[in-house]
Amino acid sequence: MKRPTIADVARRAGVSKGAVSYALNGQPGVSEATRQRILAIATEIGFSRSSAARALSAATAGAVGLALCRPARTLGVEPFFMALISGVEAELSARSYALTLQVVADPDAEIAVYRRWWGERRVDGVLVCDLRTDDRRIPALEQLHLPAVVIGGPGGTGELASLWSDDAAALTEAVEYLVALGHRRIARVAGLPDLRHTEIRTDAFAAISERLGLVDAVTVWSDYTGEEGGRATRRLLSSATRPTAVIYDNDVMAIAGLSVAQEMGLTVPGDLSIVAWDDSPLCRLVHPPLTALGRDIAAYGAHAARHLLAVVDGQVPGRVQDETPHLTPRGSTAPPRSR
Amino acid sequence: MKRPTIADVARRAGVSKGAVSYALNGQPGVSEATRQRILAIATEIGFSRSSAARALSAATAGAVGLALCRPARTLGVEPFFMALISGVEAELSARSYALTLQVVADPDAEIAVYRRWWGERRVDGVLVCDLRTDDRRIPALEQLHLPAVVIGGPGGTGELASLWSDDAAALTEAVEYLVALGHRRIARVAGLPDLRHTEIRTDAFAAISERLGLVDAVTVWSDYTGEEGGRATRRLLSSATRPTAVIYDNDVMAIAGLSVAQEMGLTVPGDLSIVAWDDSPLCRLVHPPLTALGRDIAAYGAHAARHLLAVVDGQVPGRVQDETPHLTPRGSTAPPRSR
DNA sequence: GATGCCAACTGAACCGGATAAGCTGAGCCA
DNA sequence: TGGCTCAGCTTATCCGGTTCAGTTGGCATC
Repeated sequence: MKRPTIADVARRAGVSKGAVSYALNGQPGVSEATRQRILAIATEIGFSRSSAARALSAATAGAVGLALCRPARTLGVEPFFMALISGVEAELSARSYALTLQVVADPDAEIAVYRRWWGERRVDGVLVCDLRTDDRRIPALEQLHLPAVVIGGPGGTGELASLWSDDAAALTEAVEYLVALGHRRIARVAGLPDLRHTEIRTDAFAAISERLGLVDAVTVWSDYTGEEGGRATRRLLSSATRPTAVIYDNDVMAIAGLSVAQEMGLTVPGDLSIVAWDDSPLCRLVHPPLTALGRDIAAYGAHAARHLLAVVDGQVPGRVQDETPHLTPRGSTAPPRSR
Repeated sequence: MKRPTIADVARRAGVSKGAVSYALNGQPGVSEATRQRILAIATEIGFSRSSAARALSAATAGAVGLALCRPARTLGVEPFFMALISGVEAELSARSYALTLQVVADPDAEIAVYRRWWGERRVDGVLVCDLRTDDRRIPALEQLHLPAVVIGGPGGTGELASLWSDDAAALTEAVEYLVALGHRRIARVAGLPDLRHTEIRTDAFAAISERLGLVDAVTVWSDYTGEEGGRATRRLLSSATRPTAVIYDNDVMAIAGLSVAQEMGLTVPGDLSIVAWDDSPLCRLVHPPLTALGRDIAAYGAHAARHLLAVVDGQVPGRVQDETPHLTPRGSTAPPRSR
């Protein structure tokens, strides 16, 4: 079961290896008739170019890397990453790039992976998720000169190319919507505090609360897990100044929050309105379906992949803005019941 | 920013490329003192071997492939794949293998991907998910002689190595548990009917129902999405012989079913008991938390990866059985309320 | 009919490792 | 002292592509 090489194609076609290479790459140097003949033979004997040999001489790996750094228990549950990956994938496979995935324990391990990937020439570039405040990965990547696109920001991405969405605007929209419904006591259950986008949302929440004079606006910290989200909700709903609306930083915590509210005998949206971040099918799964701040995550991933391939091609890196998440009102939000 | 090659290490160490190669690979041919010196220099200048060059001469890619073939809308939501991937990943990275991922539209596209991967020598082997009845991928893989481990079965895996779990036993356990609680009218909301494990569960459900004389046992078909799962539940609960317990083929459909039941004014578990397949954090997110048939999916993935690497190493492929899913009773199951 | 030119190809070097085969000098023994 | 062995290295070749510098032949041009 010997896999055919370019030499086999050349022999069958009665030409040199070089000619076959030109034909396959659409380069000038062979006549159209010869090109067609070579392509036909290549197809016939089931030839594909060895990615290794190609990588070796063309100095390109034909792959991009994605390292996921979240504790395994949150990784699985959130639909976010799977959606992102399928978007990235769609764009990459259309351009015949492979996606190399690695799950890492912490940012240092992630940096080590980048260093190894780059040293091994295993990837042509990487996508960086979960931007943190003062992210050690940024200077490390800059130092390596490894082409990269940071998914996150704005801010904190150094000289690297990045793709960001305006979470601040989205959060502001959600708060304004709740206030328009009549809510004054709005709480927020935030994700991991050292993530950059958590910080951005926190700042935006503080700003809009102050602007609208929401004195009871409060942010509590969580970690994206349903468990912690539920706990945070229980704490909020037990306080003296119980909020009438809660905004959650992801869908999983929002669903956990919904359960806790129902368990405590509160009706949603009568006693409590809920807004989830990261609209996903999960939000439509529960009853009432959750009002959510969402966007097309697969498209976001595809956009990031496209941007990365441009950077890999040596184009000027830039900070590109993606679609701003928008609010989809569903059954979990309503005017607060007057008490 | 030239990345160092083996020649750079050789020059610095004052030896030949060959000596460096022997030293790096732990092969005899250099003295221990020289080996240490070479390794120190390699570390110092941040050298790692080009995976491409290695692949080219060693005829090994150092990567395994995983093609995911599910409509994008179900892929993202189920925690199953993310958990599987992180398990696979953990095992692979411990052995310095990379994971190459591709999302495909249908089995034929998947076969094409396998063919390309193998032709390009991009992977040393593949993991095959979602085994179907009369799966076209099996003969295709056999014909390619591409090392593979099928995650699924038993049965229908041809001569390929496989890893399976005893879903029939697990389903039987769940039904027996419900019957022990006093249920007689048990329904099942199944996943995609052409998946092999759906078939296995359906057969097992029919067998145990007959053995226990459950005349109203019924299976309805769905597609793993919350939407369809909800629809199926609505249909079941509206029928004249309304079931008192429903077993769902995945967690997402079970959660959707729970919402539908609550929306229809039924209490869970009072009026309806619910059992989910694929225990995941989602099951503990909702209220009441769902009784579930689960197993350690990450461990399953790790096991599959280990098995695949053995196959890649030329060991005799085999059919290996993984842990049988076990029932974790939670709040969603109880004796049926007598009516 | 010599000249030039260009399209269409060939041959060989090269990418960065792995590895088989060859070489060298030290140590040992008769 | 010559011959043998063997550890410890070097040298050369190979893997399968890409690419650059030639080479060839056909045709237009003067």
